[in-house]
Amino acid sequence: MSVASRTGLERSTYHHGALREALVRAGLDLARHSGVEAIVLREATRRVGVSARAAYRHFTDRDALVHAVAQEALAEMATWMARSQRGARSATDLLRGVGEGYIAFALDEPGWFDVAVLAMPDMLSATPDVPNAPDVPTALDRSPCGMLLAALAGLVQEGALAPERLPEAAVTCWAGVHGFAVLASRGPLSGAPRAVIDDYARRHVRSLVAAVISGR
Amino acid sequence: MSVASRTGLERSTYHHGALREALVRAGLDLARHSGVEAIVLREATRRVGVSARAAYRHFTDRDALVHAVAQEALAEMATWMARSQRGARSATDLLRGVGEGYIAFALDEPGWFDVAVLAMPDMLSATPDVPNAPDVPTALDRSPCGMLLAALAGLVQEGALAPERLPEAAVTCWAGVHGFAVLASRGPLSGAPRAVIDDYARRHVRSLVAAVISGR
DNA sequence: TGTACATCAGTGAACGCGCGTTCACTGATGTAC
DNA sequence: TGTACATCAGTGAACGCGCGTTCACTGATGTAC
Repeated sequence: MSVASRTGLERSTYHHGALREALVRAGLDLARHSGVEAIVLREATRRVGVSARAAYRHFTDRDALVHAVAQEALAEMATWMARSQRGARSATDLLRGVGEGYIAFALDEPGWFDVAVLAMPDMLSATPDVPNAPDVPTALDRSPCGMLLAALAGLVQEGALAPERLPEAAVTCWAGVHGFAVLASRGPLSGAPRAVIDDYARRHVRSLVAAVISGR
Repeated sequence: MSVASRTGLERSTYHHGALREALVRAGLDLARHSGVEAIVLREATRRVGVSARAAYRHFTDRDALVHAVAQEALAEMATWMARSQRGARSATDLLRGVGEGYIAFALDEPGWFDVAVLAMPDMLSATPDVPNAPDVPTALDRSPCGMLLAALAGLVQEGALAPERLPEAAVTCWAGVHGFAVLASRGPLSGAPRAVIDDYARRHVRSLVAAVISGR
C-alpha cells in the first residue's frame, strides 16, 4: 500500500506534476488553525502523499516553505481587503475598506494572519518620502501595504491629505489597525463577544480615518 | 562532579532554597533574546544547576513556568513605563509616558515584550463600562493596562475626556501603541534605523493623545 | 519510428537532536516525645 | 538533649516523540540521432 493510498490521496503518476503548489496549499491548511508553528514540513508531504525528501526538490529548507505559504496568505489577505472595499465611492471609503478588511481577516483567519505578517514588506522602503505624483489607485499592488498606500494616495489626490503627511498617515493607520487586529484576535480583547469586537472595530477604523483626514 | 559544579553554578546546600524564583529568573534570561519559544524548561534547570525533574516540584508543567516568566516580564514592562512617566505634571503627560514607555520596552526588550503580552489581562473586563467615580491614579495597579486606565481616568478628572468615552479611548490607545510596538520591533518597520523609528514613535504617541483629548 | 542516454522528480530508510515528562529513589529538614 | 519518623526537595537515568535533514537509490521523461 503506497503512502498516497494510505492517506487517501491517490496519485496516478509517479511524477506529481505540481508538487510545489500542492505543498504550499498543504502548508496553508496547516497554518490555518494554529499559525506559523503548525507549518510542519513532514506533515505537508504526508498530506500530499509524497515522501518527506521530495519537498527538498522544491524548497531548500522548511523556512523556504514557510515563506512561500506566507506569500500566499498575504495574497489571500489582500483579496479579503479588496472584497471589503467593494462599492467604495471615494478614497475615504477605500481607506475604511482597507482597515475593516485587515481586521476582519485577522479575526476570521487568525492562523493565516499570523503567517501573513511574515511576508509583509518593509514599510518605510515602500513609502515614498514625498510622493510628488501619486498614481491613481490601481490593482497593481494587491498587497495590504500597497492597498493602504493607494487609498492614502487617493486622499492626497482629493486634497484631503497633505502629500508630506502621507508617510506619517501610513504609520498611524497601519499601527492602529494592526494593533487592534492583534489584540482582538490573539490578545487581551479576544475574550470579548464577537459582536462587541466588531462594534469596537468599526468605530476604531472610523476614528483612524477621521484622524488622517483632519491632518492630526 | 556534581551538576552544579559542572555548570559553574556552585550550590553549597542540597536544598536550593529558592528554586522557583531561580527558575523564573533563568526563564527571563532565556526569553530575553528570542521570546517565548526560548523558554526551555530543561535549559532553565541546567542554568540553575539542578536536575530537570526538580522543576516539577514547583511548576506543574512548562506552561506554568512560561506563565510565571510572563508575569515577571509584565512587571518589568510596567517598571519601564513608570520610568518614562517620571516628571509628568498632568494626566496628558502620564498618558504620553504610558505610550512611550510601552513602545520603548518593545524596542529595547523585544523578547520580554513577546512574553509579557501573554500575561496581559483581558481588557474589556478591566475597563469599567461607565466609570462613575474614577479613582485618583495610584500605584495600585502597576500593570501596563492599569497604568493606561489610570492615565485616562486622570483625563476624565481633568475634564479632558468624557467618562463614557473611556473604554473606546482605552482601545484606541492600546491598539495604536501596541500596533506600533509590534510593527517596529518585529514587523515591517523593524528595518528602519532606530532614530527614524523613535521619531515616528514620538509623533505617533502625540497624535494618539491628541485624538483621545479631542474626543474623536 | 525506434533507441540510447542525460536529466529530472521522486523513494524509503535512517540519523541525530533536544525536548517535556515520568520512574523509583535518596538526602536534608523539622517536629513530637 | 537525643532519637524516631514524616515530610519535603531534590537526583539521575530513561522514555517516547516528532521533527528537519541526509543518504544512496530508482522510476519517469524528453531529446538527439
